[in-house]
Amino acid sequence: MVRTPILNVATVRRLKAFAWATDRQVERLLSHMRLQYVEKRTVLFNEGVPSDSLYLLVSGVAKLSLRSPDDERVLVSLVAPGELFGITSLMPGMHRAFRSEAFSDCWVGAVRPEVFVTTLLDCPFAEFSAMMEGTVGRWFALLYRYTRFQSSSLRQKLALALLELAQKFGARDARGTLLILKLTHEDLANLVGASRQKVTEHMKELERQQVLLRDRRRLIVHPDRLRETAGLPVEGK
Amino acid sequence: MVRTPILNVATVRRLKAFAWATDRQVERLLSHMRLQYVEKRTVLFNEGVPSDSLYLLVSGVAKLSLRSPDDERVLVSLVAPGELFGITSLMPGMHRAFRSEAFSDCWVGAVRPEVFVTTLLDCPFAEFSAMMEGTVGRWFALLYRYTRFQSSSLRQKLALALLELAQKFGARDARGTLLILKLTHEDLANLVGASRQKVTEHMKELERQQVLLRDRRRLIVHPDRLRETAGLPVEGK
DNA sequence: GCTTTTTTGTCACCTGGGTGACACATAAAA
DNA sequence: TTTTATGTGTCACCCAGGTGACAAAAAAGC
Repeated sequence: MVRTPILNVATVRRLKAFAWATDRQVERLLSHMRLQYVEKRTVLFNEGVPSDSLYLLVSGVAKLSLRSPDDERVLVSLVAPGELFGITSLMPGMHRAFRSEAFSDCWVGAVRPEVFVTTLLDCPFAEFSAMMEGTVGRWFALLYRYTRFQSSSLRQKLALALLELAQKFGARDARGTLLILKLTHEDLANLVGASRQKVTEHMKELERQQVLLRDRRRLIVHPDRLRETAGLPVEGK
Repeated sequence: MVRTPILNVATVRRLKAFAWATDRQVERLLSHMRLQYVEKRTVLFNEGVPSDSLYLLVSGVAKLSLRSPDDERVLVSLVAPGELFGITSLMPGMHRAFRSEAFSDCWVGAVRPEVFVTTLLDCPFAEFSAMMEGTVGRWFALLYRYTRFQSSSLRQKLALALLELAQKFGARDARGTLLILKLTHEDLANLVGASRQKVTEHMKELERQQVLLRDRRRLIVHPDRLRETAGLPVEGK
């Protein structure tokens, strides 16, 4: 039999959560929080699903993980009591980037992100989340790429890096997406953490496979094929 | 001779920056923005310095990089026109995590983060930044670890991961910092993206070097020595 | 144009870490 | 206690990617 923990202001203070908020705010927030018990190994949310709740870990340990191209689980992070997680819900229309599951038996509190923001900050949720997207969205994209890197071969890393570049610096072109910057193989090597020589080899190979082509010192890439070589799900039905 | 670009609402819209803000807000923000020309290879800010400005890249390409343990430069990301960067300034008392320098000749606009927040969101900066720290601070810590991973050996990655765990799950102990979770070598392997066997080998070696010790299935680590093996600057004068 | 510098392409060789296999230790279950 | 499952320690072997070296090709200067 599991004893339900008491979740009041004192508990929150002890957990060192919301340290910046006043007692009144915390109280209001708690009144909107659903406390739930999550048994070890239970999945709280999966990557890819819409993110509509924000969670506070009250006790136990939660984990965030990611499925790699070769179907292994990458452990991204372990969540400690007092931490907020499921933060993608603070950005508009965002889907979960990681799977979250209980690493040990846990108690978690869930709130709707709108309630969280309006209670603790008194500013409209829509504005706040647009702001988040415009500012920390880039960090998030980086984190996403780097977590993917973890379990990728050099070829896949290159594809991931080129995809990111295509999004940022790409211009539509008859032959694909033209990258409007002059990048040396050394730059790419620094970006993916590899040696210049191997990058040269793989770039040649990618050219051979028609994943990309070169016009002088400009690259023209084919995003779909890049997604494929990166081991990402290819968009388009 | 370089022509100074005109920075008005229309330009900002074309750059697709601050898409969520009203014209009035953008105008006010621009009136507080200092536009500056940054020549290729010039450093805008260095890692470790206090972060007191937020930047908008108006034209050119900027880069964010990091110095690795073995003194190489890891290219973390390239910044495209219209992007905000130097976002650590939105969190209280935070220092720059990356170095930023001009990848090509650039025009950048700088604002004080307080002005940015109060103009676009009308909520006190102190509250906003505390909120950021409490929510996306964890992403940032993750990004930091993963960028470090890029150029690290397995031993160093393990040390980095254990440091993070010590911060989150560590309890002061006579012999060091006790991690209050039961972690298998397999868990650690998933965390650093390595095979279980090699993790076992390196953990044994770290034990031999007195960087950590084990009591049953609990770990007791020595943070300073971990920092050292991770190739991080060791705190303390 | 010519010269110098920067990039690219391709070697041969070395090494860190992955893989599979199996014995041993420890913990959980019965 | 005995049994069963789950971790740990240690091999031998293989491979992706690092390193150094050098020639050919492009750019950049002049």
